[in-house]
Amino acid sequence: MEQRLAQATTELIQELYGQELATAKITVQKTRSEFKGDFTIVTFPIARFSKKSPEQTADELGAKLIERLEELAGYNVIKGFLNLELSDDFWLDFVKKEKTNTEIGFNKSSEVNAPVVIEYSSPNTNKPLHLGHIRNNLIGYSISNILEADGFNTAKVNLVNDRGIHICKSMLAWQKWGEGETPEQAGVKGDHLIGKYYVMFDGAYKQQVSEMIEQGHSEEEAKKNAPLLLEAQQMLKKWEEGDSETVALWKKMNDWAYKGFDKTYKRLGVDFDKIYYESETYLLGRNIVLEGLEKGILFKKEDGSVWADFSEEGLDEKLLLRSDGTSVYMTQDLGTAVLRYSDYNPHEMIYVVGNEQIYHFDVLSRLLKKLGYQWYGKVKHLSYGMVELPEGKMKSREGTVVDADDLMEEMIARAKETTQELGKIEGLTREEAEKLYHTIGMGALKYFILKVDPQKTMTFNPEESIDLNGNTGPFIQYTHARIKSVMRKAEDKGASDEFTTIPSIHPREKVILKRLYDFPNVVKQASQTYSPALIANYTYELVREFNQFYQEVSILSAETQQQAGFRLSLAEVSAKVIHNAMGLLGIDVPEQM
RNA sequence: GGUCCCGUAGCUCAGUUGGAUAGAGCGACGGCCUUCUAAGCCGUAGGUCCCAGGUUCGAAUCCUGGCGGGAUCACCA
Repeated sequence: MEQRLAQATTELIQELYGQELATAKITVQKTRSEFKGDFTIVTFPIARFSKKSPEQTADELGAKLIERLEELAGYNVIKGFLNLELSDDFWLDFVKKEKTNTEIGFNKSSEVNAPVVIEYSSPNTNKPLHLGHIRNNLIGYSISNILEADGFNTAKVNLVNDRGIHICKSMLAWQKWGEGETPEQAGVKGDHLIGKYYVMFDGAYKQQVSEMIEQGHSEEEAKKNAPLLLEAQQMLKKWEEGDSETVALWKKMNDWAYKGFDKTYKRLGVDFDKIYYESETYLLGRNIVLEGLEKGILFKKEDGSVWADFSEEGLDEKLLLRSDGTSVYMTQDLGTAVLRYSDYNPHEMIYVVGNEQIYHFDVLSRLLKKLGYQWYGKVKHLSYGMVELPEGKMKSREGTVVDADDLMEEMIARAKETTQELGKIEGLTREEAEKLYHTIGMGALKYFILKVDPQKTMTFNPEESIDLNGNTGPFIQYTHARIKSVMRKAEDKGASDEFTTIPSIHPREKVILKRLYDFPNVVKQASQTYSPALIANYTYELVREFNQFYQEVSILSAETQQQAGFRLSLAEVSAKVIHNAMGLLGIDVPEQM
């Protein structure tokens, strides 16, 4: 409709004033709620062409537009703002049409066939997932949904960081002090057990360092030459050489981690189409580097380390292979990128990775370019901000890291507590009740995180996140449940949702209609800006407006059957939009709560 | 120091390609359950949109310069 209005206005300007004005230049916006109307055309810029005052221009355009577009029922002008009112029939038709459309808001026609490959999660196998990973996973999963809803094909991929010095640290600590402990024995998830040994390594290493400093070594030297670190480095070398004992230990411990991760992912409700392992891609990266070295694109230093030189582009030199021949992060990311490109021939490759790695991805794309990969521009780093606590940053050293599993558990427990307090589990089986606690707890967590613009650093306040009132996931879920309840009651009463026409549309209804009408635009915009937050905030506005309507206007006891039918239909469409929108965020909405 | 990101109510956040009197939630205070679920609704209080210039009919939004906070520039990932 906005398009039609802009189009018609352009034509009118041409006819009335003989001026060519690009349709895109015309601003058609939603009319602010305090004024009468549905869409508003701002006529200040047009006044220059009409050589009349903005008010006069608006008047002229308004009069003509009404003649021309049958959807328009009236207009008013305030200052330079031309407020256009759509006919009630337009809105009634809209409801009739969307009532049967389960895919409301989703664009199924795809202009692009090549998939958008989206990487997220990217865990290290040396420790369990924490709050930062949760944000990452939720953003990645949601953006994949949103892109699908916008007509793209997507492939969700995970890149597991399953090799490297940090993994060796956990392995070494377990080998030294673990006494064969297994997750089963310890009664903890495998990823948590491994994390325990990683922390253990870190503690012992720090102690060695401080002892060495006491013995007169410099700090730098101590950090570099602490026996434990040297042992870990030795282990990495052995691993890269394929030493069978080291590899066996590595496999065993990584398996523990994977089993733990799977549980976490399942609970979080995220999944992947394909999982890449760095242990399987780093050699490819190394070969590419060696090839680049042969071609003279890269260079070797005296100590045998291999580098890329970006000094001409204003950046630094970047290490690609250590002097002992082992790979670094960039090496494996290079290999993974090349492999992934050949696997998918993608439209785009999106990496959901924290904003601390902006430089890394800048270098990765420059490196790809330097090495002759023409598709380097398809690599997109979708960087998101860190999650902080009210006290400040999470620090593993100080034990302030919020563990993903613990957090989910707490949220669900809180949902259970509140639900029971409010006595909302009447008529539910035990199983259904448990499912509901999960739905609400996870809804609260996911919404709390996704409503914030991904780009921004966010504060995670446990107190607030657990809140179930106000701008929260459970508030949205509650509204959905309310609508469903009304629909069930309607069915019991035998009330029909059929209608042909009604005398007039209530202002509270109009607000909702306009909001619902906007949903496809919001999905489109969320897709273009990779922002689940737009969907979250949109949904909140919708349910707030619905609750105002619900409070003020009776659906089932409407004055006439026609009116009841219309209101019921309006509620149904609202429920569908809430359902679909929350689905894009990976949040379930219950039938009852 | 270079590059990048951020700065809106006491706190957490919205604010479309520049548009009308800058909005929510939480917290505070006061109302509303014989009527579709009170996890709700209504009202009150709360603002130098970090500062200063500039562009424009019009700036929280764009430009320049400051100030404040963060990230990054590793033989860490």
